[in-house]
Amino acid sequence: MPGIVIVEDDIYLREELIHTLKKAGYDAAALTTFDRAEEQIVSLRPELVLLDVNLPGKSGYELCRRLKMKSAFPILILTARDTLSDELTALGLGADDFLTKPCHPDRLAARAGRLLQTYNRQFRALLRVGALSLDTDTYKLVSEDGFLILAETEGKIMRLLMEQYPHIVDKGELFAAVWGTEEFVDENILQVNMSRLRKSLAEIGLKEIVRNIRGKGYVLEVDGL
Amino acid sequence: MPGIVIVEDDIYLREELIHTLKKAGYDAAALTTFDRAEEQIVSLRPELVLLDVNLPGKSGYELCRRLKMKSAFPILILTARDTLSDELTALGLGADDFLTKPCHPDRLAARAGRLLQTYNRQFRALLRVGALSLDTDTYKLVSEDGFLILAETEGKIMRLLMEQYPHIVDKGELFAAVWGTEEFVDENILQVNMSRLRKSLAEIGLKEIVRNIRGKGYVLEVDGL
DNA sequence: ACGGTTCCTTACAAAAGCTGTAAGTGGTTT
DNA sequence: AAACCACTTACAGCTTTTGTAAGGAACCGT
Repeated sequence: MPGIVIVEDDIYLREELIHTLKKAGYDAAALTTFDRAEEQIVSLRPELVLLDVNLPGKSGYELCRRLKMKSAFPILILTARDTLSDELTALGLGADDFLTKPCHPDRLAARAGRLLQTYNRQFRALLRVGALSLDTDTYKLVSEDGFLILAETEGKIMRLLMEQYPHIVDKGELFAAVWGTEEFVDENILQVNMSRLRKSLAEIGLKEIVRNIRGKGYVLEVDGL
Repeated sequence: MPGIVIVEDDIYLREELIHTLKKAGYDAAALTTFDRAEEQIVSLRPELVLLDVNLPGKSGYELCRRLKMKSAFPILILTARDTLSDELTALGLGADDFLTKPCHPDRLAARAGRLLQTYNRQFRALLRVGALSLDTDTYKLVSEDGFLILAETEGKIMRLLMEQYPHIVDKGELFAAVWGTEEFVDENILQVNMSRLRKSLAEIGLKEIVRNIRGKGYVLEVDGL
């Protein structure tokens, strides 16, 4: 767990940011390559991402949007341009805060500290996909128009579906994650719980978001990608 | 439910803010007097508070701090002075964002929209006292070092204790809120559940935070005020 | 179109968790 | 010392959740 993950291409600024944050008592590390940045970041399971949007190659905005899609950790945007439109774009993409560089070390530490505090208090257990969020401790599922508390088995299934989104979840994976690593001889129990999950989801208007892939497994289908 | 509650003493700016926010599709209303502002705001149960820190009389910072103590709604600070120290003070007080006036209507609407979205998605059911937070849907209690999912009865009691903090909760109130408006003939059931709640709280290191007031009721005691 | 396979749904009973009752102990007040 | 109030533990009924069983529907190849 690296705590804060920094995504910044300027080597000098990168080191300066690490230094500032470590001095403030946080555990910070930076990405050194930017291909497959999304996968790198997600696999590090950070508590906060510090993202420079002016990366070489493709836009940092797109990366921000994609990260926010499936993850709950906060993102603090770094930008060189102090313009209104930039700020609006950043907030519109789901960024939690933004700073213009160069920035005062105290300011950076204060912003980072605030985001970390909020995250660690409430979002650690939160899994997000599009407009849905699932608390993996209580299995409380919140959508745009309502919420629902799932039973444990249904919750575990929903968790897998959201974690793997937008990929298909193999039936074997489901058996492994929900019932332990047993062989999945009894297909029925999975079907029964899928049925229950779908019925639960329908209660808050989420119809047809769990699709079966014949012979393979199940996928989550959310229109807002 | 007024949605956004505005706390601003300048009448013209106040009207302008209301107009801007209503135009952006939000339901906004402003306080007209500022004595007992804290009680006024809490009783309105807003989804967002827009707070000018340069109020007549006592400081808006203190009001912000007090509101954040017991409430979950987000606070957006308005300030005339665009200085670093002000910003740091605001964030240190638990404000969720801040703006310097005069501000661009689009910018205001964007910030307000972001805070409202977050709040409505996750914080609506959240009750906070000091370092504790309770999800009133799932009765998940989060403290600095751990969490706990309370059973329904224990959760209802905890909710009352947190809502009334730092005041004593009368035994009668507890009976009314937890078991309906019955007479509280059977003191024992309350004691049993208090005992259970205390045992649960001890699991995450929260010992001796529920104190009995002989003959009256119970109070929550959190050291961090 | 037919048969086999895969998936869906409903009903039922065992298991687990939650809740109130009962009863006994310990501490406080007068 | 007696009365009162608070705390704790054990137990049994109730509710919720879970897996089993079985019948029906949809899909796919021949």
